[in-house]
Amino acid sequence: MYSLLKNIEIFKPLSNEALERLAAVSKLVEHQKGTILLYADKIEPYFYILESGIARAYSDGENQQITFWFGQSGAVLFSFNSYINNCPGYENVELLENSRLVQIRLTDLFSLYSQHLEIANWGRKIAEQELIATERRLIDRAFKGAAERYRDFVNQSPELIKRVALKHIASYLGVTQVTLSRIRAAHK
Amino acid sequence: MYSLLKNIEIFKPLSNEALERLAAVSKLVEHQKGTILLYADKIEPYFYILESGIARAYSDGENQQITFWFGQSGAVLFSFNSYINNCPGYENVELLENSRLVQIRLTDLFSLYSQHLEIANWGRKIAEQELIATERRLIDRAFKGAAERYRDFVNQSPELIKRVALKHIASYLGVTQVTLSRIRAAHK
DNA sequence: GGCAACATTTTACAAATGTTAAAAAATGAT
DNA sequence: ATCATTTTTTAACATTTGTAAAATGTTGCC
Repeated sequence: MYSLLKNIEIFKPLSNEALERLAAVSKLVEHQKGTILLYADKIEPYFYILESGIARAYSDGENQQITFWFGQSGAVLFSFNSYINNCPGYENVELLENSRLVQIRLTDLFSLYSQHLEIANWGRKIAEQELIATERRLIDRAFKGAAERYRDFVNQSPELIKRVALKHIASYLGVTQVTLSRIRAAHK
Repeated sequence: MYSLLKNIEIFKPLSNEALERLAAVSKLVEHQKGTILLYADKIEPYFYILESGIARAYSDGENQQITFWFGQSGAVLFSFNSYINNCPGYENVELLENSRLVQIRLTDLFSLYSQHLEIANWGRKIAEQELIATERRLIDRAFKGAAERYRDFVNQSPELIKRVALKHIASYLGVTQVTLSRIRAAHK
């Protein structure tokens, strides 16, 4: 387990000692494409790091699903409300490809946070990086039109464009699939 | 200083000992309405907690300012990119009223993070709470129309509606001021 | 291959929001 | 109180995006 974690980007800042502590509570799991890994309205007990594969987080609306997050290899993957507030959340997480994930029980992770200074700061940085990425998206929505957001997405996530259904990308970008289709047609 | 911090919500989870460590590097400052407390494109060396007053964070666009955050008494206030990445950021923070703030030098705060387990976890929770609030807003943009977002804002932040210019609230809600005006007219 | 299921694009029309400009209202300074 | 400045509202029109439904394209399975 230790040698697996060592090769995942997010664990690289950690000392060997901290990494061993995390490895001791980590487990490698595999799931198939289509698996719902986390359910909205449930308190989810696990924290995951995506080792290979692609995932999306989405919420169910009245007559639509909104995808608001994609994760690729190296991404951390958890139910925000379970992790942060120990409450059921609003997001489902679905694997879009067969995936391998590092699984850590939240209670184990929290226990390490409360014992281990370096791991606590590592957890702080995880939240901070997610925060800055989310804020960035909120601001982009204000300053950029849908066409520019699409172009940015293509440039920044070329893998996702190839491997993820456009209907998911449309809602991620904050437009309907029809609008995304129009944007793509205009760009040919 | 210690006795001031004790009465601010965000410090309440902390032990007396941790609070003293923070108090030792905290300073109370006052600034007038209109002060730009943090500038985009500068690495800002301070972290603030708003003791009294109101602040907004905004970015400058081509022919508009977009407000994307409001803080009231008890809010933490820092330049995301300075705090998280030690880089210049994209947000200006302006005080909308005369305000009193607790000021902590980032280097002091980071030093405490790297020494003090409880404070490191306190800092983790600050980032996590900001994260969940930001994600919530992104999702609300997808599921709720502008009129509903306005109604929610009125309910959740009655103080801000009274004390903040509508042009700032309009961009916070993701609409133009004209649209906000129409929404308000329809609600009479 | 051919069918079924699902994804994407296209079309026509409707609704929401943006833009610009001007009028009205509110605010602040003297 | 009055004037200048700023904020908010209103109006007319343009644009963008959404909705619904049909057409086309793609994928996987028997």
